Amino acid sequence: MTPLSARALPVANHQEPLQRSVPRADRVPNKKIIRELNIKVTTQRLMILDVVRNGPSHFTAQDVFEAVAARHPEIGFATVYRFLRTLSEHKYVTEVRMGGMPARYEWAGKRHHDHLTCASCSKIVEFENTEIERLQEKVAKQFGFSLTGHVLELYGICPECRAKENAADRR
Amino acid sequence: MTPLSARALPVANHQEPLQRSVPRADRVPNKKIIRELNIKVTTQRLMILDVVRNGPSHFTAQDVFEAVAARHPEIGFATVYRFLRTLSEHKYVTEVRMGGMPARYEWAGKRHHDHLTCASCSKIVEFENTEIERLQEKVAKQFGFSLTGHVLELYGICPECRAKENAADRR
DNA sequence: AAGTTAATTGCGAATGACTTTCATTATCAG
DNA sequence: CTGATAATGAAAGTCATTCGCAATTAACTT
Repeated sequence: MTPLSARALPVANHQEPLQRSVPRADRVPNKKIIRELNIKVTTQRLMILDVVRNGPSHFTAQDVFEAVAARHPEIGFATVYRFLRTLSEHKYVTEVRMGGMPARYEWAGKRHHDHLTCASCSKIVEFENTEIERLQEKVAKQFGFSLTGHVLELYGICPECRAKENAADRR
Repeated sequence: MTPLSARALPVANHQEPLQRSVPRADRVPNKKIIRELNIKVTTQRLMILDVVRNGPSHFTAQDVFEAVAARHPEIGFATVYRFLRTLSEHKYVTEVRMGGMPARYEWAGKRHHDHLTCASCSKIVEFENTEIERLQEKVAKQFGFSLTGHVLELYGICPECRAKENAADRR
């Protein structure tokens, strides 16, 4: 269906540009990252990490499995899920689940951001709004909570889809 | 595990009180609501709707199933899921899915709000912040999207759990 | 009130996304 | 290099939710 819409990810460029000046984290070799987790460096982990870091963002476990399987057909689902979970637990990747759909992940070596998703074509736009972040902290504090995280996903219809809908209606 | 923490739902009472002055929608008989959906009024739908409207908020399909089954043991899961989906599609209930956990629903006859969840004990606090809502609209507009919905879930540690943690650490 | 019929139900099987189990294999500390 | 131990892959297991379908029932129609 949705052909990994994340591939053509529009770059958020308003308000507070998401320009990332070659995050240093992306210089660190895969091997080192795995070692830091105090787990064994295996071929499959290296391959998975390569896909995770250098492939398209907002990928599913299935995406990773397929990408790795292309070069290393013996890979198993379990291995992908297990390692993604480890990476997620250690904040190397961010896991986002919405609707009943499979979880999507993204390498966390990038600046924090939230998502604006087109409900029609599933295109994802990343954005950051420090004002919203600030207000979230404020709300948590009001209730005596210490904020540990949040999920903010906006849904809407992108300009392109709106245009298409209008065209269809006119017909 | 989490014993339906939603039952003892703390009432949001800061900033913009969530006081709901007997929403008129809650006067409407179940039968009428079902009729408005242009579907048949069946015993099971009436019972489900009763639980949904008068039971605790933030319930799961399982919760509804059990509540209905207590008086009407022949009820089937499919019936509950089917009707909850219908209600959700028609905005009578709001469906929230997070983590890998079962979906939670709530009667939408109340004022819009978001959630602040304790990552430790799963307690849920409802809050509303019009400033955040306004900023969301602004972000969508920036990217040319027309906003149709959003999910904002804050996670943190509630005062009680923080106290417990501190006590445990000191031990 | 009885008949008609299309919507609805409940059951069990099916699905889909993970997760677990476990026998086999590979890593790496010494 | 080698053994102790962690990691892998294949398959079976979970779990929430959905589907298929025969039996039932609500809501006309007469």
